[in-house]
Amino acid sequence: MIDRPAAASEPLKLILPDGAVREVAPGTLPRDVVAGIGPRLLNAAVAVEIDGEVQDLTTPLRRGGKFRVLTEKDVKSLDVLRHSAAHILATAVRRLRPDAQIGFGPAIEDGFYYDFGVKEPFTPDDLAAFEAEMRKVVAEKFPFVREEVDRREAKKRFADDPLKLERIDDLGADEIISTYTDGPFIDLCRGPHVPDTGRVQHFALTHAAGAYWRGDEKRPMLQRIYGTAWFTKAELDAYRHRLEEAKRRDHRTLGAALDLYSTDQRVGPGLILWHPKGAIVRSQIEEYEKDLILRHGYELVYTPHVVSEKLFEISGHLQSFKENMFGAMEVEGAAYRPKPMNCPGHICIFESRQRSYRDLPIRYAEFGTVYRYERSGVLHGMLRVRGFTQDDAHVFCTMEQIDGEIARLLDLVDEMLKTFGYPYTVELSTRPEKALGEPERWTWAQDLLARVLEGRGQPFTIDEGGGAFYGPKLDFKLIDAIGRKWQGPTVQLDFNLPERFNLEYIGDDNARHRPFMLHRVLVGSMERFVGGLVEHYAGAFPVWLAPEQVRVLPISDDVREAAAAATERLKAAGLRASLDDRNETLNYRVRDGEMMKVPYLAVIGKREAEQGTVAVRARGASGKKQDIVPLDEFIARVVREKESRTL
RNA sequence: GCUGACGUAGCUCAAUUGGCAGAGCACCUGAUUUGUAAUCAGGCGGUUGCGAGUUCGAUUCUCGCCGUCAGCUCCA
Repeated sequence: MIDRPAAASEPLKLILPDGAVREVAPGTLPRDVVAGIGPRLLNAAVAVEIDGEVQDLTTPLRRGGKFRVLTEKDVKSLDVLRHSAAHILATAVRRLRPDAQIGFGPAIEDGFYYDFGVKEPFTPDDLAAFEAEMRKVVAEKFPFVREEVDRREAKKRFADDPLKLERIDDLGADEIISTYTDGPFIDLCRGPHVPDTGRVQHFALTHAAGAYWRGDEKRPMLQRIYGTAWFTKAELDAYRHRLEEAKRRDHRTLGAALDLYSTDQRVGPGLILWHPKGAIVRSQIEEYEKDLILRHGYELVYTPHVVSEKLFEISGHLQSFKENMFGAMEVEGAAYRPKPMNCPGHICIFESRQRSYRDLPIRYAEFGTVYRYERSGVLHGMLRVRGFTQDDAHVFCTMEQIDGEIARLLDLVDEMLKTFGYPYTVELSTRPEKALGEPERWTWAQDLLARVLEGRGQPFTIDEGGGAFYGPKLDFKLIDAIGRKWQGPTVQLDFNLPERFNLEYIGDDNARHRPFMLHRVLVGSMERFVGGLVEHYAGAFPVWLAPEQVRVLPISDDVREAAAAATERLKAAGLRASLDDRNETLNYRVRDGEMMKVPYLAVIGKREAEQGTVAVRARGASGKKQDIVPLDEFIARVVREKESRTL
């Protein structure tokens, strides 16, 4: 919402970044202000910012405040550029397909899209044609012209665009309705835009896909065209390079190449087969985590995979999670289901005897395999599957213990994420619209979480309304080696399940009290986490996780025995070592070892066999001089690296 | 689930307008005994995802199903 000026005659105060103040009449164009600062700045300007709000150079100034000129160097300018690129796309599509209905066309991360209502979906040829037409629109340098209109006029202008008419009806009475025109194309749009279409030079259309109108699957499906746009060719090239890098790291490709895991049509979609090498990675993580959580005061439990449906009636899953659950199977007249979550089982263990305040906090942990029905279209490699193992834990505690438990968790998470080399950010998700429990309790819990975070100097952002219906939560977002964000650990406060199960403990006052419950996962799903790790490390696991840590390569048959003995020595030291004595050249076997991303290749020739040494080639050390070291020393070095979990 | 694209040897990909299904790598055998990213030769390998249909003839065209991919919606 844009403030309308209270009194049109009062001058507006613009405070420039250097502290200088300019007074201008309301209605002055930012372009003129920028020109007044410097003509070269006007050339470089993309838009301006007033008190953090971006507007274009040709929108009359309505208010004063901190005034800043956005150039191509500002991150915020990219959104403006991409939004304009979306309009240019629509301009091109409308020229070639006048009957295409126009939907929304916003800027998104790395690019933009525009939704069109068309009878026939677009083909790759269409995209090429649209992109060529866009280049013409750019060459024509149409200015983006903003107009503010009243509702009647807006409806008149978009009389033939039902999607836009619907949007106009949704606009509040006090909202300004504006249109933007570039050459032949007019769009209902809030802006801002770059000055003219000629500013959008470096772009590409990437792909098309169906998208429901307004994200609602009950409404018609539109055709969405995605594109990317940048201010310089170098940035566009860098973006393409990033895509290639992501492709190179794809966990599905690497998983097959490194023989880690697979799926099989006969097993079913979204169900993972862990091969021996993948199982090593997974079990290393599990063993590490087991030690970690035992040190942090957890106790391990196991609960069944298939349980009576009645349990999920009590927990409420059958009511609120049913569409994500596998169907029931009948056993002796009773219905059973694969568990979609581990919490009800852990609660049953808590309830198995009467609990005293002296027992609390109780922390139950399980690597619990759960099954959830996911719609076929959402399945994705290891990252979105139908069966997965959570490193799940539930903490039962008193109200007074919560902040201590949260602090303990933050330590745990920090230690774990450092081990894997992930930087992370923290997000606090608050009360959603439909939530259980009194609002005061939510506020209390949210404040508590915020206080603990602040007390530790941990920066966090707030996701308003992003909490689960049963309680607020903390989400940790991992940042991987190429800057992408992944869902990491989560901690959720639960006001609901203790009520539903009527959980109690006896307090020091000899009265019954309801415990609080925390749900938390660290890696979340082993499947997703390992898939993510593969991409993070590009398949090159650190020694402690590597399925094969050392591969011994005898140069020729006469040192085969020495190499075999060295391999045994490595194994005896607890290392995962293998001997590659295949009848192939050394070059061939070195290449194979590199491609399998083995951390160390230990080459043994005549000299090494005689001296009891190995020629060590560290992964990726192509062209570098090899270290000739005594076998004992090499073993000690790799063991040290393994035990310290060096990255 | 919805929209679109795709599905050929273990993997990556070929196969004029419908006309005998092919290559590289991997695997096996032999030769070679190798000093840091592919030694040479030979061989094995296929109901072209599955099932119908059109046709003298289908990897190719049509329909259905299954799976994968890009998104939408949803999510660990």
